[in-house]
Amino acid sequence: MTHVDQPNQPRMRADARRNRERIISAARDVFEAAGNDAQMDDVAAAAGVGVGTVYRHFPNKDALIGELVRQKFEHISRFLAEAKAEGGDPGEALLRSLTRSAEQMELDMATQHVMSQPSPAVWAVCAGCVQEVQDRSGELIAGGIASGTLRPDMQVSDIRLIMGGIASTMADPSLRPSWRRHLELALDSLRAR
Amino acid sequence: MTHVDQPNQPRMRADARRNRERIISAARDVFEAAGNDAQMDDVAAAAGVGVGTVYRHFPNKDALIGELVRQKFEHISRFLAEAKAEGGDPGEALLRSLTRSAEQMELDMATQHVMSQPSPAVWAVCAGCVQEVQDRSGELIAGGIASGTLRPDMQVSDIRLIMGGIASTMADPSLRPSWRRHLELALDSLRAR
DNA sequence: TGACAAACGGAACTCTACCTCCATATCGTG
DNA sequence: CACGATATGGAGGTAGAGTTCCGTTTGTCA
Repeated sequence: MTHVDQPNQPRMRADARRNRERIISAARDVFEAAGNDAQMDDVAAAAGVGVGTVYRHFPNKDALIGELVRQKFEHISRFLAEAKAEGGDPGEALLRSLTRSAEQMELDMATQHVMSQPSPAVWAVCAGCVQEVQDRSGELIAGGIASGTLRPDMQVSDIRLIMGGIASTMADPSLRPSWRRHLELALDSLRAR
Repeated sequence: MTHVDQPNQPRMRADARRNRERIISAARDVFEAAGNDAQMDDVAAAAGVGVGTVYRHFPNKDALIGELVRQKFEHISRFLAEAKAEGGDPGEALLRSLTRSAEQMELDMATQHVMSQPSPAVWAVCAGCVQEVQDRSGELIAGGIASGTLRPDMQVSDIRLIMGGIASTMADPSLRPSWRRHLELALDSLRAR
């Protein structure tokens, strides 16, 4: 019943694949502008397809939102991997990747809006990616504590608190311009004293 | 047209005043349980009144939410005043009042849910209280910087960032138990190094 | 190119939640 | 106590948003 283009699964028709991408891209635009209560009809219109087509690719609104969130976690996971590959102190690498994740958030506000009130159905779509992010950051944290860059009591779960906070700042139009300041404060709180 | 019990305004009937309090109290319960999409009918039921009565006291949903938010800012403002009155270092007083505000948030999660997606109409109800909070905290910040307790570049606007972050942690059921940890991190980021 | 399956479009259905309306009940005062 | 003003209750109007359905179009493969 899933419409995702998986290996060892009948390949989607060319137009279907094209439309799927258009819908995801349109969803980003529309959710960015209207937040969580953007409408499926608007997504369809922005993608230049009918509503029926949107529902052919995503069984319901949560599934569409879930796909956006999933791609976001893929990004974060990649930033962690890149920062680590660049070498240097693991703690600094972690803080660098958090900065990049925040910069990515700014470009993809759609997902932030959507994540500020996530439904269980949304999380279900991307449990795997979340786990990967946690594993990768755990490794960097351990290294950063050992080298004295990060506060000795730092935990993996701190990241979610911090980044959730940044997200909430970005989600509020009046606070959004201050997000770098918020990040500065947050990163300072993770550094060893 | 307002139904608030103001001085120099015809006094509300006794039953009306009683119901108004019941409605506000019920709204807190219902919004706490169901978040932003709690329904007016549920509020009415919880208050033991008809929907019509709710609408007699608050012209629409935003007005009801606005009243909750307004009362929340009154609390915060009082915490600031109390912390200051207790004396000691102004910076410590500020951090103490932030802790109390967070503790108050936990008791009144309704407002947090509601503030995570505030509509302009809601903010309009309580512009005055916000200003008062800003003035009072500005004073404590200046003192705390002077005494070397707070980071030298701290600004009034930092508080909104920090507390918004804590609120977003509390609003997410899976993160909520960690709110004290988040507060600890946040307060550390405000202290001078 | 012809035929079949896959994909599409969008009108219409349905469900939900805010809000209105007005007949009835209650309060407060002379 | 009686009477006018105020307040109440809750059924139903209304509007908006998610989803379905099916006749039509388009891609793919032999």
